Amino acid sequence: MPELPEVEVTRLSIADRIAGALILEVRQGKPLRWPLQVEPESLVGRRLVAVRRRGKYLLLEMDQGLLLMHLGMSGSLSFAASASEMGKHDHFDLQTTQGILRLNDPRRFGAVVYVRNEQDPVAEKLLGRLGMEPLGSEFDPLRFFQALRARKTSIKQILLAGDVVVGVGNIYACEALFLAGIRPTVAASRLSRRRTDRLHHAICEVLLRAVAMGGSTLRNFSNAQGQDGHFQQEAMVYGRKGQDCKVCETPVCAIRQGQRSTFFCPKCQKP
DNA sequence: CACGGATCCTGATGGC
DNA sequence: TGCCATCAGGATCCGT
Repeated sequence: MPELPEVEVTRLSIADRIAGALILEVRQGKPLRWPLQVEPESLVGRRLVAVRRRGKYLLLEMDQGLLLMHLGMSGSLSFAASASEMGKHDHFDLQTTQGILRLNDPRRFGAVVYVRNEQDPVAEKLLGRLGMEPLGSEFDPLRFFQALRARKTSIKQILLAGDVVVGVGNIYACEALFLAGIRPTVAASRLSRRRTDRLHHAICEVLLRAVAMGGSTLRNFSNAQGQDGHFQQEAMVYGRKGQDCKVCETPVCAIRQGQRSTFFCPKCQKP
């Protein structure tokens, strides 16, 4: 469920309760994608300070050290009712003075990793190759154009790779390319400055709008308060194979790129 | 070194 | 109802 907007919505929904919470106990379920890198008990007694976001990672700042959390494909974070048992797909619990912060992740592609700081080699390995923050000031049209100019892979796969710009997953890549009128299969290096400008704008637009709408609901994304997002109803092409394009009424096409589904309108999106 | 493909894991869905 | 194949919002690793 989580692309940048869902992660950001999650961050916003836990930020208040995180601040100042004292860790009382740490419980783990089944193994996640990467090991925690520290004995869970050693986190007891630390205080959570704030939660930031880098790409699709949440960075839980403690008075000492940092927890990097990733929601993978199916993860969600929420505050659980006190004294509630861990369920089948609950794999990480942080019991605090402000409640139980709980990671639920059926597919277990997510992770919780402890690092001392962002210069820690493990943090460097996970965060070091990440590209520009699409909602940050470093993501400007010229740098975007220059980064794409060097890449011969299809623009859709470049967006997903996250080393040029982070946070754009499969849904928003499809949607942004639709808004920009760009065929997902076009080689990134072949896009004109004018077209990369349009794409830059589309990415900002689609991500900001999704955050404002509370994220996507594909199966059922909900934030830590249990409120659903509504973006999915707004999708122009994602998940709409064979249905009429909302702009020109041409049937939406679906193809595979790098084992991921890509949806596009063959008329609105030019090669 | 840039790319495509396989891979991790579980659940939902659709065809027969 | 069961069984099987396919698909799912991510990202790394490995071989070419």
